[in-house]
Amino acid sequence: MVAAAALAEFARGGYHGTTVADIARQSRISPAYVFKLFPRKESLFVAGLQACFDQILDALAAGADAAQNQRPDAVLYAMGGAYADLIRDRTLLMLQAHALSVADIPEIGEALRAGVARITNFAKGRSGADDDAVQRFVAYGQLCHLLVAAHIDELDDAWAAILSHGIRHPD
Amino acid sequence: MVAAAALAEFARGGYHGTTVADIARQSRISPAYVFKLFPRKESLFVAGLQACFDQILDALAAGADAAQNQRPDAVLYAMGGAYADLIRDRTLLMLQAHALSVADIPEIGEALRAGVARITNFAKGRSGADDDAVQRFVAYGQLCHLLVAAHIDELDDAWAAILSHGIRHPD
DNA sequence: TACCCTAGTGAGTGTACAGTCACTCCCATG
DNA sequence: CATGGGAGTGACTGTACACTCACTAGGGTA
Repeated sequence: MVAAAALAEFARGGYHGTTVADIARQSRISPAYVFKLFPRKESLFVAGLQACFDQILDALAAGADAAQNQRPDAVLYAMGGAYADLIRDRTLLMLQAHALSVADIPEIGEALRAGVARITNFAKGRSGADDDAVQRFVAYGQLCHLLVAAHIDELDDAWAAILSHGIRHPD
Repeated sequence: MVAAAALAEFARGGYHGTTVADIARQSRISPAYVFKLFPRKESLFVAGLQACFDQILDALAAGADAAQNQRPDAVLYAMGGAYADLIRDRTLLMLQAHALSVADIPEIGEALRAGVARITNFAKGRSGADDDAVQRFVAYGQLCHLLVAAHIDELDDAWAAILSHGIRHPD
């Protein structure tokens, strides 16, 4: 599926650093046919980003299921753990980082906001936590992006330990 | 100064979306001369990023000065306010977002980690706050990046209000 | 057979960009 | 005057990329 290839390739190279030909190659079709399926490069990126948020939502739901009937904070905590596991391989996380950096392309900004909205609404609705807890949930998710994208979680320095505390990293 | 131009231009277009010619134009010198001053495009980006962190550190210091002799959390809070004011114009913030997305380019990842280290160490040392408070400080800073870069802080929806609560946005 | 439709491609076009190089201009010093 | 060197550039090269277009192969249906 082309959207999956777009997800993987854009996650590696970013929007400007990935060519349509890269995605065509991974999808085993010609660049020309990619443009038959998606009118512009942006549409391709958006398709990848939507697939990314689909996977995230699935993981959050699975995490919440595992903490059924617990108190709101516990459900949120379980979701956080599921998310931390999910982004172990950096793909979904890097795509979000790239999306943020090209959020000024209208179509992409729109898709990014829609994804964040889905996550926020789901976290709030499914856990029943109060607004502050949901905000903190998202804030620490963003911290996680910084740590993993910049490989800070692999460092041993004191400052890195402060930032990474309580956040697992792939071993 | 070329580093200032690099900061401004890379903040607008990102690493791959900005040409050396753009920066040359804004610096009022020829592209050829840019390459006399900086051997590679990456070096230019790094110079801009360092200038960015210099400005941030200055702002944090000014914020901390304004809260002299107060308790650690108050100092940290004042720094947060100073930071929120500083990134009103999106430039410094967007450059960080772009840097994160190309952190896999070794020279850039290095510079980004160095900048985050400076901020973390300064926040910790100057406020005297405990590790958890410093981690939270950085996490909410990252949330701030998401909100501003994706224009979420300008939205009126309920989910956007949850995420933006307590974070001022330019009016 | 004649027709059409879906899935797909090869070969290109025009443009834009990182990086190079030989060169000029001008000023300071002996 | 000569000469050396810092500041700066015009013109170029090779490559890479988004996007287009005319085309084919093959299967289903009348």
